[in-house]
Amino acid sequence: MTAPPGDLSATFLLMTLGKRLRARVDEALRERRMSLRHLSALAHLTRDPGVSYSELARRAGVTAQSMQATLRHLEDLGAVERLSEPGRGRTARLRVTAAGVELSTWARGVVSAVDAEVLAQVAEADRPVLVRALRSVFLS
Amino acid sequence: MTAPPGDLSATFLLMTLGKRLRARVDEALRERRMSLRHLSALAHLTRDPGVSYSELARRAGVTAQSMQATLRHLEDLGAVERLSEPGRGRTARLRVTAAGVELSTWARGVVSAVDAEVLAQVAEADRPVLVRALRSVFLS
DNA sequence: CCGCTGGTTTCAGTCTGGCTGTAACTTGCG
DNA sequence: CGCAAGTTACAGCCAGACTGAAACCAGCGG
Repeated sequence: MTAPPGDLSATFLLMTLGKRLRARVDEALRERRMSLRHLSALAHLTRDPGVSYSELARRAGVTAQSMQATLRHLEDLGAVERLSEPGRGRTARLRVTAAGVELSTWARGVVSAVDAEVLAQVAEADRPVLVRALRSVFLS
Repeated sequence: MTAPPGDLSATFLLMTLGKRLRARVDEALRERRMSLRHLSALAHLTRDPGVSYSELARRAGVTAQSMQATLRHLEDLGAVERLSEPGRGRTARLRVTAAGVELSTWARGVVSAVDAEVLAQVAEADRPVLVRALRSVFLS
């Protein structure tokens, strides 16, 4: 899991840490049959309900076909429901159910737990600047 | 490509930035028909030559079978060569060729370029603490 | 009203990168 | 000498993305 050290540049660290954390969170989420992209879709959908497959896909940066698969799974879990009839050309109106918000808060709890472990590794004083630095890279 | 903001926790940022950077670097590496795992294997192999498939796989955190695939590709590229005869039970001794070190330095240049872009986004004073913080999370 | 163009959902197939399972072989040790 | 552990090798599988194509809806110009 480690890698080709020597330098330990910021980019290298970000890539490997990203992968590692992703694996950790995905592993934990599997307990309730979901994954990071499910959490992502769920979060987008709670922040503004009624949005369509394609729109959701655009925001997540995947194709509508891929998003359809994850949403189908979320429907199977009973986490989201469609307010409009299914059908080929008709744009779908989606909403998260009560079970969906429960699942979502649980999943965010999982991420928070991992986040606590992560932050525990960095010096108290460094934490705010770490988050600030990451955030400024994120928005670009 | 963005995601389910609101909080913007460190873990969330690390996961999405990791994915984003990984995509960026992989995209650039594709120009010379390689990828991050090729770079990783190449780097491990340059730091101590003569190591075997399985050992390389262990260090990279993948199975020997997966490592075999990436090494086959590196052989096709002429970046690594095997000093021992191929064959079922005989442990392989691998080495990086001259073309391999050239490819490796080029690839590290690609990563450095991305790294420069990343660091450009964070305030001068924050850079050392960012790297230090990431490093301490990495080693755990 | 007609037709057309753009957007959307859906189905199907494909590709990639990892995995497991199994086989063949070597090596070292009791 | 035989056997267990380690290694390479081959095959098949699976998840998660993708492209391609089909069916359909909505709105607009003529």
